[in-house]
Amino acid sequence: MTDVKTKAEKTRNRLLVTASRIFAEKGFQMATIAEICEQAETNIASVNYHFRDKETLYAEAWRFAFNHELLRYPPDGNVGADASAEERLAGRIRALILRISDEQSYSFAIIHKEMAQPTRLLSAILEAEINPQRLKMLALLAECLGEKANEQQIQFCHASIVGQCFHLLRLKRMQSSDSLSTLPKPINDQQAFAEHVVQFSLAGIHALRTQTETT
Amino acid sequence: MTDVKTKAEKTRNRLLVTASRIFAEKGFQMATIAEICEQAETNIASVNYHFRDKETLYAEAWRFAFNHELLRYPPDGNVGADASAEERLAGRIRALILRISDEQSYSFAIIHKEMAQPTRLLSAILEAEINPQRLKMLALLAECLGEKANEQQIQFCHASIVGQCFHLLRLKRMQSSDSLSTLPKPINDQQAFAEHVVQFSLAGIHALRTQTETT
Amino acid sequence: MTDVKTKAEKTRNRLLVTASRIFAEKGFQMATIAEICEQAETNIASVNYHFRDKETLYAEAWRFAFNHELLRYPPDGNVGADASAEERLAGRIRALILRISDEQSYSFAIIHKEMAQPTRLLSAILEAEINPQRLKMLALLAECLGEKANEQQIQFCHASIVGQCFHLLRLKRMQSSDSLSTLPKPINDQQAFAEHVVQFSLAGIHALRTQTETT
Amino acid sequence: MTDVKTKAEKTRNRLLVTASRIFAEKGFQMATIAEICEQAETNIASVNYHFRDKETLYAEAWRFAFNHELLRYPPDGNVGADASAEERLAGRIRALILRISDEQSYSFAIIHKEMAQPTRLLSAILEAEINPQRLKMLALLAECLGEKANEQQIQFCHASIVGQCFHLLRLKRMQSSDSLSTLPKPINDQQAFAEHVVQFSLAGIHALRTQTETT
DNA sequence: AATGAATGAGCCTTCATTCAT
DNA sequence: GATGAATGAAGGCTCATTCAT
Repeated sequence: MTDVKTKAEKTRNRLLVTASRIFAEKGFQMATIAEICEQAETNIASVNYHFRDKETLYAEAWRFAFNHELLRYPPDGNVGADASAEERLAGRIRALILRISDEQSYSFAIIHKEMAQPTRLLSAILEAEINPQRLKMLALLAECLGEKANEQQIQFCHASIVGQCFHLLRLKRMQSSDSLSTLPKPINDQQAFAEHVVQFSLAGIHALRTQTETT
Repeated sequence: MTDVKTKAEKTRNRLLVTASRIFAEKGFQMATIAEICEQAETNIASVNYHFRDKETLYAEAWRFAFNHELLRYPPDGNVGADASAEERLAGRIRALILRISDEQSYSFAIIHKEMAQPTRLLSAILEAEINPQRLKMLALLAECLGEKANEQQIQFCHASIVGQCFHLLRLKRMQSSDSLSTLPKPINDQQAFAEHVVQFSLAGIHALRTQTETT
Repeated sequence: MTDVKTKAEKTRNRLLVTASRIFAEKGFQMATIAEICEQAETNIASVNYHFRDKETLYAEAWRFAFNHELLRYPPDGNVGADASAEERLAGRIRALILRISDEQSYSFAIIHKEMAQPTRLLSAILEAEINPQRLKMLALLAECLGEKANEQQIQFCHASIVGQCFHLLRLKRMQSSDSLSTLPKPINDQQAFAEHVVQFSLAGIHALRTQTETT
Repeated sequence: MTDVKTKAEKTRNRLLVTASRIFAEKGFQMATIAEICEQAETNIASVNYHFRDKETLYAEAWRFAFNHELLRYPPDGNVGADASAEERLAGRIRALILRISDEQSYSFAIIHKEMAQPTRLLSAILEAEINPQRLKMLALLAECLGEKANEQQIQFCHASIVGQCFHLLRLKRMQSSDSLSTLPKPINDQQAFAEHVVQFSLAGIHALRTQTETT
């Protein structure tokens, strides 16, 4: 019953799957409707028929990919609310890194491109979907940093953590292009990197908390 | 007297200045030579005459911007070789962040775009110019982490530091677009952020060193 | 009923017909796709849609013209295999001249231009289509020249015959341009010229055969 | 004294030499002023300075090459006026073929291209320079064919002879391009081909004369 | 409903020619 | 006189979108 789909719905779905992959690989500008339709095995007019235009397909494809990935990688890293703030923070960091490092996690590859070159097509969607997670992490950081921490410190720590996680996308991309001998070695062990970021960040947070409280 | 430039050099220079700015704003694909020439107050065919094609202009404009910025922000942050490893590392971090946060530092904006969407036009140049700095920072990190640190730890720490610095570009860009109320507050105090990254990172490094040496 | 063609095929056909004519008149370089599309009563992008690019259109247009002409002028001149070698050779010469002198025989006009200025676009096609006819004429010449004829004599005779035939293209073109009074008079009677070439060439072949056999 | 040339005259001469070669190789359209000036080791404005425009350079370069070649290959083939008509005709054929087959005989390569694709730039010049030679050959043919020959026969024989000679240009060009195995073998022995054309043509002429006189 | 065909705007590039020393 | 720089027109190609079944 759940799989009863009309031919049109199947086509629409193939377009979403293909589009999210190609947009992640090439970005909004470089991806062409022709290529997407070809790989989705439908005709070139399908995009306009099912999604009105390229921009709408872009937005829908991102949301499609994002929601699918959300099921595989719960943002809290399956750490219960009863765990300590640091453990819950670590859970979120691990979940974020694993999701980003997933080869088929197209939504973050698209976010990465958007942040380098916003198209104003995803800004609203991005905020609506991403901001809640950001607020949760800020709350955790506030807890970890202690009551004396000010707003700027929290923001800065958030930037430090997210910055480390997103850097993985850059490395992933650089090692996929013709990696010359002197390029940074690929990070193959995603788990190890996740633990590193957790340890590195918690140490930073501790240092800030100590400094703040003793001042 | 020092500014004695031929007419051709002036035109060529105007093109380089304008191109680096527009490429930084829009990326290689979206930037049109028509727009660049218009803002450089010359005609479209100038690009072909002075640089042969758009790609060559792109490469030259990046190098032009990069070298200019190198003068304003020495990579070592003006910290002498006699300073401690941590001080020299801190100097490099500060220099990197200040350079990145400079509104007119176009080379890093272009790098940011390249990393999100490589065009294969800068790969060789990027490596040639960026890799030396990377190697120096790796050496400093090896020193800070102690003899017992392994290669992976050094690479991970480097990723953590560079990731934090580059995140500034994302924030800079996001706040320049129509910032909705709930978006992360802009980081106005670049100096403060630089100090944060220094402190945060040194704490992470210390924690890793302690852990490594006591294991 | 036999002419049931889709709308697309009609457009494609109009492009082929128009292109072969214009390429014959102006050559590959001078012909513009704008002009071709205008005369074919379609828009410029049609060439890209139906043929990908100008070069492919060129190749396809030549083949289109060549095959059409092949139906009108069978290479053997409708001389049966039971006729004597000289009669079959004469048949081929007549067929070649009539085909060349046909005002709407665009394929040979294009060949003529290609031979004066090869574009490397038709080299493969030309050889594939033209060479078989050449081999057949060489075989006939070998027969006419007798067993004692050597390879060089056969090649030379072939050059003599083909050279005469192709000269018609030059004359045709020269008389179509503003023919000044002193220019060679146009050859209006194609039939007569065909008979002349037959007679002239057979006499040459006989002379060579006699000389060879009496030496 | 004769070699006293100003710098300007030398440049002008280099342009003529280079232009005739490049025009012969690439034709009027494909040859670019930039390439000619580069190989002539002068600046790109030279052509307009010395020759007003590309077309004038074309005409002058052809005349320059033609006159130079005229000295090396006298049209009568150094056969005196006291020789028989057939000997004088043979002399002209031999001279024509040797001149055409000279690798550095650019004027005929240009004529070849012009005949395939007239540019209306050389028509006047061509006629003025070529027509006299044509008239002389027609006179010789009239003599060889006898008094009973009509105008058409003379014209046809002229076409047969010239057609054979010019075919050499086609063969020369085809063997210079990537000659595939099945292409006609290059004619290396120019002398032998000249003798062939002489013999072949005289046989044709004799046959026509005999036929005419016995009819 | 769904698709192959058609379309027009925009871009990069080339190149002969002209300008201004 | 002679040259490097500049210019404008034109061509081929790409691509999202729309048309017409």
